[in-house]
Amino acid sequence: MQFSKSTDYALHALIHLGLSERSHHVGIKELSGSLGVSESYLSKIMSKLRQDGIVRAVPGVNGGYELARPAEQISFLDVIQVIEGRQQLFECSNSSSQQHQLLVEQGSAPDEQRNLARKDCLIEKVMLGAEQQMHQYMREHTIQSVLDEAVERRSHEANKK
Amino acid sequence: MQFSKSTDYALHALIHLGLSERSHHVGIKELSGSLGVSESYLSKIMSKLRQDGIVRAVPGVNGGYELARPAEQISFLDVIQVIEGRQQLFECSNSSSQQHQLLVEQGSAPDEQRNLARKDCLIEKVMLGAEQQMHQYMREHTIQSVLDEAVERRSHEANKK
DNA sequence: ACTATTATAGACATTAAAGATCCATAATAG
DNA sequence: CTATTATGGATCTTTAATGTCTATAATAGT
Ligand code: SF4
Ligand code: SF4
Repeated sequence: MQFSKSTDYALHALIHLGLSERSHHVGIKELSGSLGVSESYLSKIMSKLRQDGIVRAVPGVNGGYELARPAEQISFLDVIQVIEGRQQLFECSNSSSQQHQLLVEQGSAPDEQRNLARKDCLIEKVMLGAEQQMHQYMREHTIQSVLDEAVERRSHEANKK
Repeated sequence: MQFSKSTDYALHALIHLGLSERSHHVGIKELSGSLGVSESYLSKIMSKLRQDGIVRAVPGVNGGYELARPAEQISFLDVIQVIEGRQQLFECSNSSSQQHQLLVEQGSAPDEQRNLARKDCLIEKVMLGAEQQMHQYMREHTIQSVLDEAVERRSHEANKK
């Protein structure tokens, strides 16, 4: 299991946009050149980002892309979810196995609520919990926070001299 | 991005083993029947788990699988890493792009150490941090902890009556 | 030593997803 | 009106996951 290259591209592209002035449009040519990816492929990714309201796009002369909102409001989680989708990392298939009986419907309790199914599965609970941890961290880190860190590091370097 | 079905199978199989008495061997037939997966495929997965020291296997009559160590010493992270591999979730490709220059070698500092490369990348830092969060959570949850929780829940159900 | 049983490993086939390209179309600035 | 730029659909390639089959090796029980 790995993040797709598209996620890689998307993040780099957004950082590039974050460096450009607001309301200045960056064309696909510049982006693709900067990242070393084909225009064709990258434009698909940018298109996705637009559909999800991460960037704005304007066609025509001097057109291109810009961030749709301030970089501090674009979290890593936002980006990952656009590209990788929003399904859970863990989704079981065999919800009819004996295991299932054991871990979900637990010892029988058929009277009241049936059809709890997946909601109460102990395996899913762990896997989902783990995913949430990762999400939380990604929610706290934005395009801007990376940019800031870069600046900070740069001045740190300068001090050394 | 999703966990593979193999991870699903592995977890279920280990829970099955965790329920069986220690030093009692569970054959692939029983496992595959219980999970609703083909013997062929499941045996591949079990084989991997054996190679990584999660389970023990003995061939021959009355042979089969058993946990290689106590269930409380088998964490979800252990299992996931056996099946999904140990590469990082995020591994960038284009480490030659302009972006790279900016985020890693930061403003130039060519004198002393070159070749720091990926180690100091701010994007990787975020992505790796997020992954670590997930790992930590998975490290804290074991096959046994799920089994315990199941028992606990069962007694809880009983109390209700 | 023999036999039935069970796991193992390699080869192979199938399916699904990611990665990538091409082209016809639509929108926009000038 | 035109050159420019993004968009969406179709399509191809590559890669990884999934799944099956078979021959081999190891073991317990006789
Ligand atoms: S809901 Fe839980 S127990 Fe049931 S099949 Fe899915 S993972 Fe297994
Ligand atoms: S090391 Fe960082 S900046 Fe360089 S290519 Fe990888 S992700 Fe991008």
